[in-house]
Amino acid sequence: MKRIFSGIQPTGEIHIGNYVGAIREWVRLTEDYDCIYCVVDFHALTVEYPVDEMAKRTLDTAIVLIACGLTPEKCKLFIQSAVPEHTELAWIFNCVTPVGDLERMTQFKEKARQHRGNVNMGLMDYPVLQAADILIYKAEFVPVGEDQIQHIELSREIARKFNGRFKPLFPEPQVILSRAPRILGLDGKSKMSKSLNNYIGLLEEERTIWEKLRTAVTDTNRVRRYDPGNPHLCNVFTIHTAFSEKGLLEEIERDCRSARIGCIDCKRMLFERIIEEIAPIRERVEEIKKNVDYVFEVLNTSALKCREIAKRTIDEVREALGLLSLKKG
RNA sequence: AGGCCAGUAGCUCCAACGGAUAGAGCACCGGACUCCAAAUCCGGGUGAUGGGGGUUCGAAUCCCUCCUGGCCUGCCA
Repeated sequence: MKRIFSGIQPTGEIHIGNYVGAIREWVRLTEDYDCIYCVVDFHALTVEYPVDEMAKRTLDTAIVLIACGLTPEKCKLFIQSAVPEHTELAWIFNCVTPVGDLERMTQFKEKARQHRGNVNMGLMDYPVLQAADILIYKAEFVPVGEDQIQHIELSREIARKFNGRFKPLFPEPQVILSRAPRILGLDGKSKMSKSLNNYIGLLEEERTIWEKLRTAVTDTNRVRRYDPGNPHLCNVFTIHTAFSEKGLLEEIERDCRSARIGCIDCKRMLFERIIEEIAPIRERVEEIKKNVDYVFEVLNTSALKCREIAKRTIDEVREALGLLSLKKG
Protein backbone atom coordinates (compact mmCIF):
# COMPACT_ATOMS: atom_id res chain seq x y z
CA MET A 1 0.00 0.00 0.00
CA LYS A 2 1.29 3.40 -0.96
CA ARG A 3 2.06 5.66 1.90
CA ILE A 4 0.63 9.09 2.60
CA PHE A 5 1.89 11.71 4.99
CA SER A 6 0.32 14.98 6.00
CA GLY A 7 0.36 17.35 8.91
CA ILE A 8 -1.68 20.04 10.57
CA GLN A 9 -0.56 22.75 12.94
CA PRO A 10 -1.95 22.83 16.46
CA THR A 11 -3.86 26.07 16.13
CA GLY A 12 -6.16 25.16 18.98
CA GLU A 13 -9.35 25.67 17.06
CA ILE A 14 -10.01 23.70 13.94
CA HIS A 15 -12.49 25.30 11.55
CA ILE A 16 -14.69 23.97 8.81
CA GLY A 17 -12.16 25.06 6.23
CA ASN A 18 -9.59 22.72 7.77
CA TYR A 19 -12.24 20.07 7.99
CA VAL A 20 -13.48 19.99 4.40
CA GLY A 21 -10.15 20.98 2.89
CA ALA A 22 -7.99 18.52 4.74
CA ILE A 23 -9.29 16.38 7.54
CA ARG A 24 -12.29 14.93 5.77
CA GLU A 25 -10.06 14.05 2.83
CA TRP A 26 -7.55 12.50 5.16
CA VAL A 27 -10.22 10.22 6.52
CA ARG A 28 -11.30 9.22 3.03
CA LEU A 29 -7.73 8.46 2.01
CA THR A 30 -7.28 5.99 4.84
CA GLU A 31 -9.36 3.59 2.76
CA ASP A 32 -6.73 3.26 0.06
CA TYR A 33 -3.45 4.26 1.58
CA ASP A 34 -1.16 3.64 4.49
CA CYS A 35 -1.68 6.98 6.17
CA ILE A 36 0.51 8.81 8.64
CA TYR A 37 -0.88 12.04 10.03
CA CYS A 38 0.86 14.38 12.33
CA VAL A 39 0.18 17.38 14.54
CA VAL A 40 3.17 19.49 13.59
CA ASP A 41 3.99 21.32 16.78
CA PHE A 42 7.60 21.97 15.77
CA HIS A 43 6.33 23.91 12.79
CA ALA A 44 4.17 25.95 15.12
CA LEU A 45 7.29 27.26 16.86
CA THR A 46 8.26 29.35 13.86
CA VAL A 47 5.98 32.19 14.85
CA GLU A 48 5.24 33.61 18.26
CA TYR A 49 2.75 31.62 20.28
CA PRO A 50 1.41 31.49 23.84
CA VAL A 51 3.73 29.04 25.56
CA ASP A 52 1.25 28.02 28.22
CA GLU A 53 -1.33 27.07 25.61
CA MET A 54 0.77 24.96 23.28
CA ALA A 55 0.25 21.64 25.05
CA LYS A 56 -3.51 22.11 25.25
CA ARG A 57 -3.77 23.19 21.65
CA THR A 58 -1.82 20.19 20.54
CA LEU A 59 -3.95 17.82 22.55
CA ASP A 60 -7.19 19.46 21.42
CA THR A 61 -6.13 19.22 17.82
CA ALA A 62 -5.38 15.54 18.21
CA ILE A 63 -8.74 14.96 19.87
CA VAL A 64 -10.61 16.63 17.01
CA LEU A 65 -8.70 14.59 14.45
CA ILE A 66 -9.62 11.38 16.21
CA ALA A 67 -13.21 12.52 16.56
CA CYS A 68 -13.32 13.22 12.83
CA GLY A 69 -12.44 9.61 12.17
CA LEU A 70 -8.67 9.41 12.16
CA THR A 71 -8.77 6.53 14.58
CA PRO A 72 -5.87 4.18 15.31
CA GLU A 73 -7.61 1.44 13.35
CA LYS A 74 -7.39 3.57 10.24
CA CYS A 75 -4.12 5.44 10.43
CA LYS A 76 -1.21 6.53 12.52
CA LEU A 77 -1.71 9.84 14.25
CA PHE A 78 1.05 11.33 16.35
CA ILE A 79 2.70 14.52 17.55
CA GLN A 80 5.67 15.67 15.51
CA SER A 81 7.88 16.48 18.46
CA ALA A 82 7.47 12.93 19.74
CA VAL A 83 9.62 11.68 16.87
CA PRO A 84 12.82 13.71 17.04
CA GLU A 85 14.25 11.98 13.98
CA HIS A 86 12.26 14.47 11.91
CA THR A 87 14.52 17.26 13.01
CA GLU A 88 17.64 15.21 12.52
CA LEU A 89 16.69 14.57 8.93
CA ALA A 90 15.74 18.21 8.52
CA TRP A 91 19.27 19.19 9.51
CA ILE A 92 20.70 16.86 6.94
CA PHE A 93 18.34 18.19 4.31
CA ASN A 94 19.44 21.68 5.24
CA CYS A 95 22.82 20.79 3.93
CA VAL A 96 21.50 19.99 0.47
CA THR A 97 19.00 22.86 0.25
CA PRO A 98 20.04 26.13 -1.39
CA VAL A 99 19.16 29.17 0.70
CA GLY A 100 17.84 30.86 -2.41
CA ASP A 101 15.15 28.22 -2.80
CA LEU A 102 13.88 28.96 0.67
CA GLU A 103 14.02 32.70 0.24
CA ARG A 104 11.85 32.30 -2.81
CA MET A 105 9.04 30.45 -1.01
CA THR A 106 5.93 32.57 -1.15
CA GLN A 107 4.76 31.41 2.25
CA PHE A 108 8.06 32.46 3.75
CA LYS A 109 7.93 35.86 2.11
CA GLU A 110 4.37 36.33 3.26
CA LYS A 111 5.04 35.26 6.83
CA ALA A 112 8.27 37.18 7.03
CA ARG A 113 6.25 40.25 6.14
CA GLN A 114 3.57 39.47 8.70
CA HIS A 115 5.99 38.65 11.49
CA ARG A 116 8.58 41.28 10.75
CA GLY A 117 9.66 41.31 14.38
CA ASN A 118 10.52 37.63 14.39
CA VAL A 119 11.91 36.34 11.13
CA ASN A 120 13.78 33.36 12.47
CA MET A 121 15.65 30.56 10.75
CA GLY A 122 12.86 28.14 11.58
CA LEU A 123 10.43 30.21 9.57
CA MET A 124 12.67 29.99 6.56
CA ASP A 125 13.47 26.35 7.20
CA TYR A 126 9.82 25.41 7.52
CA PRO A 127 9.62 23.66 4.13
CA VAL A 128 12.77 21.68 4.85
CA LEU A 129 11.31 20.27 8.04
CA GLN A 130 8.20 19.53 6.04
CA ALA A 131 10.29 17.63 3.51
CA ALA A 132 11.84 15.68 6.36
CA ASP A 133 8.39 14.89 7.80
CA ILE A 134 7.33 13.39 4.52
CA LEU A 135 10.50 11.70 3.40
CA ILE A 136 11.48 10.14 6.69
CA TYR A 137 8.51 7.83 6.06
CA LYS A 138 9.27 7.68 2.34
CA ALA A 139 5.72 8.79 1.75
CA GLU A 140 4.80 8.99 -1.91
CA PHE A 141 1.72 11.15 -1.61
CA VAL A 142 0.91 14.26 0.34
CA PRO A 143 -2.65 15.54 0.54
CA VAL A 144 -2.40 19.31 0.87
CA GLY A 145 -4.03 22.47 -0.36
CA GLU A 146 -2.90 24.44 -3.36
CA ASP A 147 -0.88 26.79 -1.20
CA GLN A 148 1.43 23.93 -0.25
CA ILE A 149 2.28 22.80 -3.78
CA GLN A 150 5.44 24.87 -3.83
CA HIS A 151 6.62 23.26 -0.62
CA ILE A 152 6.03 19.76 -1.91
CA GLU A 153 7.94 20.65 -5.05
CA LEU A 154 10.82 21.56 -2.80
CA SER A 155 10.49 18.20 -1.07
CA ARG A 156 10.88 16.55 -4.45
CA GLU A 157 13.94 18.63 -5.23
CA ILE A 158 15.47 17.79 -1.90
CA ALA A 159 14.79 14.10 -2.47
CA ARG A 160 16.25 14.29 -5.97
CA LYS A 161 19.33 16.11 -4.79
CA PHE A 162 19.94 13.73 -1.91
CA ASN A 163 19.33 10.70 -4.09
CA GLY A 164 21.71 11.94 -6.74
CA ARG A 165 24.47 13.06 -4.44
CA PHE A 166 24.41 10.25 -1.89
CA LYS A 167 22.13 7.30 -2.47
CA PRO A 168 18.65 6.87 -3.95
CA LEU A 169 16.74 6.43 -0.71
CA PHE A 170 13.77 8.71 -1.19
CA PRO A 171 10.73 8.79 -3.44
CA GLU A 172 9.70 12.10 -4.94
CA PRO A 173 6.41 12.75 -3.21
CA GLN A 174 3.35 13.80 -5.19
CA VAL A 175 0.65 16.20 -4.15
CA ILE A 176 -2.89 14.93 -3.77
CA LEU A 177 -5.04 17.99 -4.23
CA SER A 178 -8.22 18.04 -2.26
CA ARG A 179 -11.35 17.45 -4.32
CA ALA A 180 -13.16 19.91 -2.13
CA PRO A 181 -13.41 23.42 -3.50
CA ARG A 182 -11.42 26.06 -1.72
CA ILE A 183 -13.63 27.52 0.95
CA LEU A 184 -13.09 31.17 1.64
CA GLY A 185 -13.62 32.86 4.96
CA LEU A 186 -16.88 34.46 5.97
CA ASP A 187 -15.67 37.73 4.49
CA GLY A 188 -15.72 36.03 1.10
CA LYS A 189 -12.27 37.40 0.35
CA SER A 190 -9.48 35.44 1.93
CA LYS A 191 -8.83 31.89 2.91
CA MET A 192 -10.66 30.84 6.06
CA SER A 193 -8.25 31.24 8.94
CA LYS A 194 -8.20 31.67 12.65
CA SER A 195 -5.96 34.71 12.56
CA LEU A 196 -8.31 36.58 10.22
CA ASN A 197 -11.25 35.68 12.43
CA ASN A 198 -13.36 34.77 9.43
CA TYR A 199 -13.96 31.16 10.32
CA ILE A 200 -16.60 28.84 11.66
CA GLY A 201 -15.11 26.59 14.29
CA LEU A 202 -15.83 22.90 14.14
CA LEU A 203 -16.75 22.89 17.81
CA GLU A 204 -18.59 26.17 18.05
CA GLU A 205 -22.06 26.45 19.51
CA GLU A 206 -24.89 26.22 17.04
CA ARG A 207 -26.07 29.66 17.97
CA THR A 208 -22.70 31.20 17.19
CA ILE A 209 -22.40 29.26 13.97
CA TRP A 210 -25.73 30.61 12.81
CA GLU A 211 -24.79 34.16 13.71
CA LYS A 212 -21.60 33.87 11.72
CA LEU A 213 -23.27 32.20 8.80
CA ARG A 214 -26.18 34.62 8.78
CA THR A 215 -23.84 37.57 8.40
CA ALA A 216 -21.51 35.88 5.91
CA VAL A 217 -20.83 37.62 2.61
CA THR A 218 -22.87 36.41 -0.35
CA ASP A 219 -23.03 37.32 -4.02
CA THR A 220 -22.61 41.08 -3.75
CA ASN A 221 -24.48 41.67 -6.99
CA ARG A 222 -27.67 40.22 -5.59
CA VAL A 223 -29.05 43.20 -3.74
CA ARG A 224 -32.81 42.68 -3.67
CA ARG A 225 -34.74 39.62 -2.74
CA TYR A 226 -36.16 39.39 -6.26
CA ASP A 227 -32.76 39.80 -7.95
CA PRO A 228 -31.48 36.60 -9.49
CA GLY A 229 -28.27 35.40 -7.88
CA ASN A 230 -25.13 33.82 -9.25
CA PRO A 231 -24.09 30.89 -7.05
CA HIS A 232 -20.65 30.80 -8.62
CA LEU A 233 -19.89 34.23 -7.23
CA CYS A 234 -21.20 33.30 -3.81
CA ASN A 235 -18.95 31.90 -1.11
CA VAL A 236 -21.94 30.58 0.79
CA PHE A 237 -22.76 28.44 -2.21
CA THR A 238 -19.16 27.27 -2.32
CA ILE A 239 -19.49 26.14 1.26
CA HIS A 240 -22.71 24.42 0.26
CA THR A 241 -20.81 22.37 -2.28
CA ALA A 242 -18.67 21.09 0.55
CA PHE A 243 -21.60 20.09 2.74
CA SER A 244 -24.67 19.45 0.60
CA GLU A 245 -25.76 16.63 -1.68
CA LYS A 246 -25.76 17.01 -5.42
CA GLY A 247 -29.54 17.13 -5.57
CA LEU A 248 -29.79 19.94 -3.08
CA LEU A 249 -27.01 21.83 -4.81
CA GLU A 250 -28.79 21.70 -8.15
CA GLU A 251 -31.98 22.81 -6.49
CA ILE A 252 -30.30 25.73 -4.77
CA GLU A 253 -28.45 26.77 -7.86
CA ARG A 254 -31.67 26.80 -9.85
CA ASP A 255 -33.72 28.55 -7.17
CA CYS A 256 -31.02 31.12 -6.50
CA ARG A 257 -30.71 31.98 -10.18
CA SER A 258 -34.46 32.31 -10.49
CA ALA A 259 -34.75 34.21 -7.20
CA ARG A 260 -37.17 31.63 -5.90
CA ILE A 261 -35.16 31.47 -2.71
CA GLY A 262 -33.31 34.25 -0.94
CA CYS A 263 -29.86 34.14 0.57
CA ILE A 264 -31.29 33.65 4.03
CA ASP A 265 -33.12 30.54 2.83
CA CYS A 266 -29.91 29.30 1.31
CA LYS A 267 -28.02 30.02 4.50
CA ARG A 268 -30.60 28.20 6.59
CA MET A 269 -30.27 25.09 4.50
CA LEU A 270 -26.51 25.29 4.71
CA PHE A 271 -26.67 25.78 8.44
CA GLU A 272 -28.69 22.58 8.79
CA ARG A 273 -26.32 20.64 6.59
CA ILE A 274 -23.29 21.85 8.52
CA ILE A 275 -24.83 21.01 11.87
CA GLU A 276 -25.88 17.61 10.60
CA GLU A 277 -22.31 16.83 9.67
CA ILE A 278 -20.43 18.30 12.57
CA ALA A 279 -22.77 17.57 15.47
CA PRO A 280 -21.61 13.93 15.66
CA ILE A 281 -18.01 15.12 15.66
CA ARG A 282 -18.70 17.43 18.55
CA GLU A 283 -20.36 14.61 20.45
CA ARG A 284 -17.39 12.34 19.87
CA VAL A 285 -15.05 15.07 21.05
CA GLU A 286 -17.02 15.26 24.29
CA GLU A 287 -16.83 11.49 24.65
CA ILE A 288 -13.12 11.39 23.99
CA LYS A 289 -12.44 14.20 26.42
CA LYS A 290 -13.88 12.05 29.18
CA ASN A 291 -11.05 9.64 28.58
CA VAL A 292 -7.93 11.59 27.76
CA ASP A 293 -5.79 8.59 28.65
CA TYR A 294 -7.09 6.97 25.50
CA VAL A 295 -5.79 9.89 23.44
CA PHE A 296 -2.36 9.68 25.02
CA GLU A 297 -2.38 5.96 24.38
CA VAL A 298 -3.21 6.48 20.71
CA LEU A 299 -0.61 9.19 20.24
CA ASN A 300 2.04 7.22 22.05
CA THR A 301 1.48 3.99 20.22
CA SER A 302 1.56 5.74 16.86
CA ALA A 303 4.65 7.70 17.79
CA LEU A 304 6.45 4.49 18.72
CA LYS A 305 5.54 2.84 15.44
CA CYS A 306 6.52 5.91 13.47
CA ARG A 307 9.73 6.20 15.34
CA GLU A 308 10.67 2.68 14.29
CA ILE A 309 10.22 3.62 10.66
CA ALA A 310 11.98 6.92 11.16
CA LYS A 311 14.97 5.30 12.82
CA ARG A 312 15.39 2.86 9.97
CA THR A 313 15.43 5.73 7.50
CA ILE A 314 17.88 7.67 9.61
CA ASP A 315 20.22 4.69 9.74
CA GLU A 316 20.17 4.43 5.97
CA VAL A 317 20.72 8.17 5.63
CA ARG A 318 23.64 8.23 8.03
CA GLU A 319 25.26 5.43 6.12
CA ALA A 320 24.63 7.13 2.80
CA LEU A 321 26.21 10.29 4.13
CA GLY A 322 29.36 8.40 5.04
CA LEU A 323 29.18 9.18 8.74
CA LEU A 324 31.16 7.00 11.11
CA SER A 325 28.88 4.40 12.61
CA LEU A 326 29.51 3.15 16.13
CA LYS A 327 26.86 0.48 15.88
CA LYS A 328 28.06 -3.07 16.23
CA GLY A 329 27.64 -5.49 13.36
C1' A B 1 30.97 41.33 23.83
C1' G B 2 30.80 46.49 21.71
C1' G B 3 28.55 50.58 18.59
C1' C B 4 24.34 53.01 16.18
C1' C B 5 18.93 53.20 15.30
C1' A B 6 14.01 51.98 16.71
C1' G B 7 9.63 50.42 19.97
C1' U B 8 2.80 54.83 20.25
C1' A B 9 -4.59 51.31 18.82
C1' G B 10 -5.66 44.75 15.95
C1' C B 11 -2.24 46.44 11.46
C1' U B 12 0.71 50.45 9.01
C1' C B 13 2.33 54.87 10.81
C1' C B 14 6.69 61.45 8.96
C1' A B 15 0.26 63.49 14.54
C1' A B 16 1.23 65.38 19.38
C1' C B 17 7.02 72.45 21.51
C1' G B 18 8.23 69.25 28.39
C1' G B 19 1.66 71.32 29.19
C1' A B 20 -4.98 70.16 29.50
C1' U B 21 -8.99 64.59 26.98
C1' A B 22 -2.29 60.97 22.78
C1' G B 23 -3.92 61.31 16.66
C1' A B 24 -4.57 59.45 11.16
C1' G B 25 -5.53 55.56 7.50
C1' C B 26 -7.05 50.66 7.32
C1' A B 27 -9.31 46.91 10.37
C1' C B 28 -12.98 46.16 14.01
C1' C B 29 -17.79 46.98 16.84
C1' G B 30 -23.02 49.13 17.08
C1' G B 31 -27.11 51.28 14.21
C1' A B 32 -29.81 52.58 9.46
C1' C B 33 -30.61 50.29 4.71
C1' U B 34 -30.74 44.84 2.79
C1' C B 35 -34.24 38.43 2.03
C1' C B 36 -28.88 37.92 4.51
C1' A B 37 -24.63 40.05 3.20
C1' A B 38 -21.89 43.78 0.16
C1' A B 39 -21.77 49.00 -1.03
C1' U B 40 -23.32 53.56 1.25
C1' C B 41 -24.71 56.64 5.49
C1' C B 42 -24.65 57.56 10.96
C1' G B 43 -22.18 56.50 15.58
C1' G B 44 -18.00 54.36 18.52
C1' G B 45 -10.92 54.74 19.95
C1' U B 46 -10.98 49.68 21.31
C1' G B 47 -4.20 52.50 24.07
C1' A B 48 -1.04 51.06 31.01
C1' U B 49 2.90 55.48 24.43
C1' G B 50 7.74 47.97 25.41
C1' G B 51 8.83 47.18 31.34
C1' G B 52 10.92 49.49 35.72
C1' G B 53 13.15 53.69 38.09
C1' G B 54 14.47 58.98 38.05
C1' U B 55 14.29 64.56 36.88
C1' U B 56 9.90 67.95 36.87
C1' C B 57 4.32 71.43 39.38
C1' G B 58 3.69 68.40 34.82
C1' A B 59 7.01 63.07 30.65
C1' A B 60 5.13 59.67 24.59
C1' U B 61 8.82 63.65 24.74
C1' C B 62 14.65 64.52 29.12
C1' C B 63 18.08 60.90 32.14
C1' C B 64 19.30 55.73 33.92
C1' U B 65 18.31 50.65 33.41
C1' C B 66 16.19 46.22 31.52
C1' C B 67 13.50 43.81 27.41
C1' U B 68 12.49 43.26 22.15
C1' G B 69 13.74 44.16 17.04
C1' G B 70 16.99 46.14 12.94
C1' C B 71 21.91 47.36 11.02
C1' C B 72 27.23 47.03 11.87
C1' U B 73 31.81 45.26 14.33
C1' G B 74 34.20 41.63 17.31
C1' C B 75 34.63 36.59 19.13
C1' C B 76 33.62 31.53 18.27
C1' A B 77 33.26 24.22 16.99
